[in-house]
Amino acid sequence: MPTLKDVAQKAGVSVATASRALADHPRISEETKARVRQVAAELGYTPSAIARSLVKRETRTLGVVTTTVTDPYAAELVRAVEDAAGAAGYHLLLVTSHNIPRREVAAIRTLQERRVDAIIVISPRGADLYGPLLERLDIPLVLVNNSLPHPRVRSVRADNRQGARLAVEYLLDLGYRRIAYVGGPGRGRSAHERLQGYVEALQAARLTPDTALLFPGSGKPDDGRRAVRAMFDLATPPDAVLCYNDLTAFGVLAEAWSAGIRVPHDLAVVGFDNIPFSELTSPPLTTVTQPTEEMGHAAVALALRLRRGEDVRDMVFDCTLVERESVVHHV
Amino acid sequence: MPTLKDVAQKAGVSVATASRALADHPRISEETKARVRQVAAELGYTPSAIARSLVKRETRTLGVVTTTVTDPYAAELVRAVEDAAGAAGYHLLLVTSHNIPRREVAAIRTLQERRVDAIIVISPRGADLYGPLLERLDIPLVLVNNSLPHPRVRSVRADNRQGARLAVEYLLDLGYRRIAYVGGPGRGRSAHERLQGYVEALQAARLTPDTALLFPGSGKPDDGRRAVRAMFDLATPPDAVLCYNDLTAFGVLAEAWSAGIRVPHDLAVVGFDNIPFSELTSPPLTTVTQPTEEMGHAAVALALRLRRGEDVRDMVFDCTLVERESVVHHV
DNA sequence: CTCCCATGTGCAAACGATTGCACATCAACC
DNA sequence: GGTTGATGTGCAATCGTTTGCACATGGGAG
Repeated sequence: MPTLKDVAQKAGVSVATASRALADHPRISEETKARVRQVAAELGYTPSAIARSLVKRETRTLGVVTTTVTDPYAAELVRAVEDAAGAAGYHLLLVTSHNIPRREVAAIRTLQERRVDAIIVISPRGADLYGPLLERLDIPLVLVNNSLPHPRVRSVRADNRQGARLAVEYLLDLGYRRIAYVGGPGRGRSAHERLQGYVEALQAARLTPDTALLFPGSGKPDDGRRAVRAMFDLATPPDAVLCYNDLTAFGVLAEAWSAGIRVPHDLAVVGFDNIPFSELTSPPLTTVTQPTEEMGHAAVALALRLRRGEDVRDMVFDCTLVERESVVHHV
Repeated sequence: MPTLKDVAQKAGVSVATASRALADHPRISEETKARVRQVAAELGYTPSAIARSLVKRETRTLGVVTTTVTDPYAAELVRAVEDAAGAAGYHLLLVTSHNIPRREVAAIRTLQERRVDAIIVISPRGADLYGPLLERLDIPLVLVNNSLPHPRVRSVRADNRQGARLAVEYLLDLGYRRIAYVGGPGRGRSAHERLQGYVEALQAARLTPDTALLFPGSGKPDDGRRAVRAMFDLATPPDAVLCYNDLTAFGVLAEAWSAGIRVPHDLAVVGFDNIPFSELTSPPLTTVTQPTEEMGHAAVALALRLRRGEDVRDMVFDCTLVERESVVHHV
């Protein structure tokens, strides 16, 4: 593979000049620039980003650690991050943690070795293990959907509590009274907050949350399936259910379908995240939307600013509700 | 950030010795190793993968270019690739092309600059533009779902024709006779092959394909929606439809649901790819499965072997059919 | 005719590792 | 007592760039 040295030699200039010529340095004559470029093209010269990174002390790479790209919500965030990063001339080094805290920490360590310019962690699960890591971390870290008090760590998140409250208030407004909730992964911060929002909304309406209507989950479709079976074993089943996320809601929909439970007539279903498929279910899913696009962009912006040494603050985004047909509109 | 030099100094040895100590070189005494490791830990030393790459001339990084991680099929492949790469000690530099041939080529060029050890392109759309690129490419290239005759290029793909034939034969066996087809993106190789399989299967059954039952598409849900509307404007609508992919099938399902067309009673639907959601639709989708897991692993294996200079051959994987409830089983 | 400044170019030192080779030490052997 | 071999360590080159500084040239101003 030809190096800058080869180009310089063939063009009859020094490496320094060749380097500057290709970088369009103002102090290099146009003739020289043209000649160097010409030779570079002839030789099929491809500059080595590795060597450049070494001297410039920047890789123009963002490290992204995510649970798995197979999760549509995470995928959506990764896409938004990639977009914003690309627009700023950065590329992505992607590592997946499979939701294992230990691997999450290992991922950050690896990214640090690779000298990425900043690290973005999507839906961190192992944030409580970051302690020893942070002492020696001189790379800016941005957490999406979690936060951590540390000078070099910033976060971007959706207001989960507000989102859940929004959904429950909506159901209450429509006249639903027995509203169940299928929860998310215990460790996750978002699971906690959504549950909190659910409880708050009920209490605000002077209803006491019924623990029999709280179903455990981990954010997977099967949780929804199990919950439906359990619900309809109850003496008085719920008339509506809020799900930790859309995936869970899909499970609810699937199980309801095979059990002959009609949605929304027998059971109204509300999801969370508004992933692309939620408008394709039968019936289309009413769900809480997070502004993933903006969150991804914000994460990159924070990361880049942090790296430039600018002082930035955490960001919180509001959720909105998208009404579709898994809830009866008219009371 | 501390360098090896700092470690060496503090441990009272040369950089060379420090390097070897950390690499567990046999000719370094145990005491020295212990001391160096100790100092490295105290200093919070993190080796620079950049510097190492420069001298070792390998980055232990695989470049992956994909259309978008938002597409569940692509995501599944990326996951499989990440898995296999991780197991071999490699990381992923991910670039998305958004299905734009020009960006695909640009992506490869970037990855080349970054000196990744091999490049894997998932569902290439711009392979016909690779010509000038390949002349100067000294990085092994593996194409997933496409192929290209070139000494340094190998491919991994599913047998799309066989898959489509399988689906159509299945429907024919069950007694379906008017089988429609909603196509995929024109440029894509897989779209062509699946259509071919569809036609072949019909001809093998002595049926002449009816062009009125061929609907155009691009692999998106909306194509399915449009196709359903068009189908039921026909004098005699089809009794079954094979879709280019599951996404398209979801569109079919969604539109059928809102138009009051019952699946599978009024219309049997078969998808392609078996993405995770296809078992969650109402009814669950009968679809053709590609062995994405193995394909991803194979892609990495080929890439790594190619890089080692070994001689390897293209790989083709058979598709299988997974029967669910979007088709009536009994005749 | 100097002096100065603008304009181009080159030298050489980084950046942070790895590694071939040489060298020093010491015990064992003939 | 010299030779040999094993054992540990260091020197210095190398990977492929970028960039501060010095230097050469030439034209215009004083």
